[in-house]
Amino acid sequence: MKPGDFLAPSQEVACALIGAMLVVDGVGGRIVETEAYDRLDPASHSFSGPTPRNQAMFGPPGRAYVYRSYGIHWCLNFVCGEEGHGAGVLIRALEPLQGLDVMRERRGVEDVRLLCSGPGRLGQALGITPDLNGKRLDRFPFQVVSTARPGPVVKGPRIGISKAKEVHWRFGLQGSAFLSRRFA
DNA sequence: CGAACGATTAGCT
DNA sequence: GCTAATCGTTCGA
Repeated sequence: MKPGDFLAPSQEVACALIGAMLVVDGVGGRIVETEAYDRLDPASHSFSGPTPRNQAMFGPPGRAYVYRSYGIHWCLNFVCGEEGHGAGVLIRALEPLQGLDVMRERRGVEDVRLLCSGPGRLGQALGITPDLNGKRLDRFPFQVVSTARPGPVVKGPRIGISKAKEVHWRFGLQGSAFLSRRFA
């Protein structure tokens, strides 16, 4: 995908990304779960304006925003919308297709369903680190390739947030065995 | 400067 | 289902 493909509002990009291929340095698979966030969204890191942590969200679209979650996990987002709008898409789960051995080694588990089913697990399996923050998604080590969607998209409330629970900006590939959680 | 709180996960009941 | 782990970021005094 090209940077211009990320110009749309985050909820549109989040939906469009379901089924796309995401590979980081040869390791990755098919995206099966995403969540959208934007500047006017109380649950978003960008809600209170630019800070040292979230500056990548206010930069050019088509780049990575990497943040530390609960002091433990590294999570990957795609910056969306027009530059400065503070919108992004959290990549929550994917179906592992490339580099399975590397993923198993990084994760320390064998079960393919536990490799990338959740934003923290996905970050660990793909080797996401803070030096990728702000990096272009159309350059090494990233590969993001849009493909024909293998099935219908379902949506529902986002996970793990306390605000704006009524906003249904979580998207998933219906019936996928690699979702972090079932959709209601 | 102190305190509260996570866009989570793993492990135990 | 419930909770501990774990620490950087953010906000209030």
